[in-house]
Amino acid sequence: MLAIDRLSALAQPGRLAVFRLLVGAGPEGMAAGEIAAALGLAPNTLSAQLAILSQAGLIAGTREGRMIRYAASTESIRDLILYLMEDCCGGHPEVCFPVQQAAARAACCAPAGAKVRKAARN
Amino acid sequence: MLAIDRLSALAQPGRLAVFRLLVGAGPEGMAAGEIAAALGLAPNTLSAQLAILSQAGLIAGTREGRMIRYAASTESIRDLILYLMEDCCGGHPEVCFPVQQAAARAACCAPAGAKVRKAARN
DNA sequence: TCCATAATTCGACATTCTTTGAAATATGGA
DNA sequence: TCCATATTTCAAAGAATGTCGAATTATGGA
Repeated sequence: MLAIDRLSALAQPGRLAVFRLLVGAGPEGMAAGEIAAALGLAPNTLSAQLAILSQAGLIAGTREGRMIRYAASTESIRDLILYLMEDCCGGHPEVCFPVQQAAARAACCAPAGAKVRKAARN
Repeated sequence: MLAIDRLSALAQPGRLAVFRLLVGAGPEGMAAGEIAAALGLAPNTLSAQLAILSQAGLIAGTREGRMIRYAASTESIRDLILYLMEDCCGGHPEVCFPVQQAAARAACCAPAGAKVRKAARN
């Protein structure tokens, strides 16, 4: 099951750290070596974890010269969140309402470059 | 880490099924025996899984006579979703926007009994 | 008190996961 | 071609996880 694969891929400290690092790195992503250096992981250990995250669809890697650059898939995490909300929490306003508010907050929906000037009309 | 505990608690088919069943059962929850019967699990196997879900704070059990009734914690799943959105996806509108929309949809925020007549003002 | 029901705890076993060292593959440059 | 860099693959060891039978605790009723 896809949800199980994604949940278990994230349910490990090292992989969760990798994923969060990549989300923070944005669409450009990071090379495997950079990730390893940033998190203090052995290259082969990291490689195994990158493979698991990739297979779960949470990240994707593309070769660039002699390095492979990995980037987080925003679609996959969005789908996972939607799964948790719809399939697991359908019909429970006390779950959805705070989530909706958080999603609407600037902290979440207005990245550094975005225009937040007037409470973002669109 | 709490997020890791919750993710790994849900990252197992049996436990995910238990959790979804309990979410569907609502605040009244279900007795351990009912859950075992509904999912076809051995009572001792289920007990181990209930313990893991409980320790992660995803469910809570209260004794009623000779049975123990378990109910899902809507707060815990809400917090997990918020964690995935804020800590993992901060500043990515393409993640938050669809989530916000889903949260706003009646399918999610208007349970059977709720009044959906006029787009629920409060 | 004695028994039946509901659920948990314990111990063992098989399976899966994680990490690590060593070797292999892929790429770019001299 | 030869070498250095970047990353992966392989095989093995150790840790963690999931399941099952048997025994145990807790509760209510005869």
